[in-house]
Amino acid sequence: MGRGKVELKRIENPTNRQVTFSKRRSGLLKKAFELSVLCDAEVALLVFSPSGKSYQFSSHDIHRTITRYKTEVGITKSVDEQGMEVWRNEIEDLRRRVEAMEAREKAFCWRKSIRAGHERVETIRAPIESRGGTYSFQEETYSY
Amino acid sequence: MGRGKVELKRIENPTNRQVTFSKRRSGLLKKAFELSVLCDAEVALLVFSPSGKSYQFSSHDIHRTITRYKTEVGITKSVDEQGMEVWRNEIEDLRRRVEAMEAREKAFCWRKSIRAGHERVETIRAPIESRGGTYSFQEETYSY
DNA sequence: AACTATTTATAAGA
DNA sequence: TTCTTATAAATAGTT
Repeated sequence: MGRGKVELKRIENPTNRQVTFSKRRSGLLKKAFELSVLCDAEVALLVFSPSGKSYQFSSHDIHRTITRYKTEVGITKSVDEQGMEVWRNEIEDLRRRVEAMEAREKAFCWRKSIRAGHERVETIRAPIESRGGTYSFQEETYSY
Repeated sequence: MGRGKVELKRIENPTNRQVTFSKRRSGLLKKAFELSVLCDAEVALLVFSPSGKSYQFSSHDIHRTITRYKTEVGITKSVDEQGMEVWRNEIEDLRRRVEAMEAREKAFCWRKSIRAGHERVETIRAPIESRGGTYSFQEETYSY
């Protein structure tokens, strides 16, 4: 559209390239906007110039649109998703540790706080189905 | 561009809207492509139709472009990022609690497996700086 | 940054 | 839906 037909290849002249970038960028943003309005579509557009400046349009919250894209389209894992996986693993690890501790506690806990080594150990709960017993430690005896 | 000028508002006729969406979507994708080639720009375009179908163009790896956008532009935190932060805090909290519990256990554990209630509890490790003691339960005595 | 000749996109119709 | 075509819109090269 213009006085000459353009070949689809990088414009070598830096001035022309810059001018064309400016014109076409605004045209593209305008058309993205029009599409979203006329057709009730969700559109997100990100543009970076070769010099690094960024321009964007989004009809909705851009992060939401990106998330939607990642959810519905993203097969390849993004950096974000990889990060999520690291977290997921961390959660699973914590879960395992907690479960192991709970199992230990369930099997053996007592009513009174005791001093063990240099640390105060708090009572968690009475043993389940306890049939009673005694426990002595550092001159003190505990029953359960 | 066509036989009539169009108003910039949602096309109410569903058929017309669908047809226009189809035409303008492909036009937009084409122009995004042309911009990237002619001007050596990095472009990412996400489009969702009202019916939920998604279309996209990206001149580079789309996740990279999104990440670049988030890094260079994203100042405001999205709902996602806020949610992530809540998670991170929760994980850190859990980690602290687990570590505290493990520290308590470390101060008091014993050498031999015991049977408590109906469950076998495994020995974890010998207590550090144990000064010794005895523990009796169900006719058995354990030392630590 | 404007202008304008042309190309391109597309609205409405077939 | 796809093709056609008149017209609107975008824009390449110019000033």
